[in-house]
Amino acid sequence: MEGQFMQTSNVQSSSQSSRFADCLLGWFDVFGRHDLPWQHPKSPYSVWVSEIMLQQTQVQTVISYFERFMLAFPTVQDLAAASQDDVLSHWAGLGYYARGRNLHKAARIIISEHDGEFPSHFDEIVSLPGIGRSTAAAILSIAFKQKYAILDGNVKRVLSRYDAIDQWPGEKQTEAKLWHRAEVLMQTERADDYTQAIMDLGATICRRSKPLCAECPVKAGCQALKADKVGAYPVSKPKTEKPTRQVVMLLALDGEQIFLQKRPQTGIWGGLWSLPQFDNEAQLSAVLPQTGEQSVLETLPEFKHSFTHYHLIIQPRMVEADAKAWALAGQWMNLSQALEMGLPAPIRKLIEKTESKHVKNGQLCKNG
DNA sequence: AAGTCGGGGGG
DNA sequence: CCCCCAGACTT
Repeated sequence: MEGQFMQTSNVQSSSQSSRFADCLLGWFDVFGRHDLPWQHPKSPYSVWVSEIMLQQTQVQTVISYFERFMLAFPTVQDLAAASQDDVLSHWAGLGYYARGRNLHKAARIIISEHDGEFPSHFDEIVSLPGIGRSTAAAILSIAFKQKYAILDGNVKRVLSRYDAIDQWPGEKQTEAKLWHRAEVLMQTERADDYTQAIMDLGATICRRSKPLCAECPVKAGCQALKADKVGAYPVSKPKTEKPTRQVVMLLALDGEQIFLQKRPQTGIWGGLWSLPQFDNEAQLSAVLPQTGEQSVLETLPEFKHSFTHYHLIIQPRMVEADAKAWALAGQWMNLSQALEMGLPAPIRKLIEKTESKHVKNGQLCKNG
């Protein structure tokens, strides 16, 4: 009697699992894609070719390539007998041409080592060039109806949301967790339909953007939806921390004149006019006239400018200089003239600000 | 673990 | 512009 009302956690998780598969398959029968060209004869060969083409390439793009390819190479024998050039010409425009080369190579292996018959065991299939764990599982499930779980981009997204996995799928540990869940949830004898179904779900319902959660067959168990955080999954790749570099820049002023240097052609702001740049304060002092206190240094507030690949902290140093006794290579020019030179935006801003704050009637003053 | 292959689509 | 896509392979 008690058994009717109590379930062990094992039974419970197993029943959740089969519910996932059952809900998914029930939905697939009505709303899944059943008319794709590689679903006509689900032969190992046609499934293989389609799976390779579909690596990193969307269905809509693949369809026409697949049809032309199968007309040119209807069997694995035809593919093996063809030249690599002929095979690659049918791949032109699909990208990732190693896929085409590996497909051709594998066809010849199937002829020479498998009697021309597509192998039906995981180890044999996954050892063929161009076939990894997920693609081997797709072929085994769809073409041979064996219970092997796939883990492609669609499945990663579906499961990341379903379990609300708070780590980036690119991490090894996360991927292991996803593989485990992919296998546990695949509780069905309809291995071929399940594989197609979970990919269809990812492509049409559990899309990367604008997912249609209201129409999802497994929404009841979706942890991301329960927390109203579907958009937060899968967790996106951590942005690699950009390095930060510090430089000292020299604002040398003589009345209405400012000193600029042309930057090297390579590197940031290549070829633009800018302020003289130094790695640190010491290198700046080294080039300033040493004699006496005629050069007055003022430390202006530092600021940050970000590039795509690093942050640059700029520490401006202002100096009252004598253009006639100046040794650095570069050019003195009027402030108005300097602002016409196509300066880097942050440098232009700095100069404009300095001018308004520290230059009055052609005279340098410390506090504007 | 990170880089590479590659064209196309969408935000 | 960026990120992602029915990933696998090399370094």
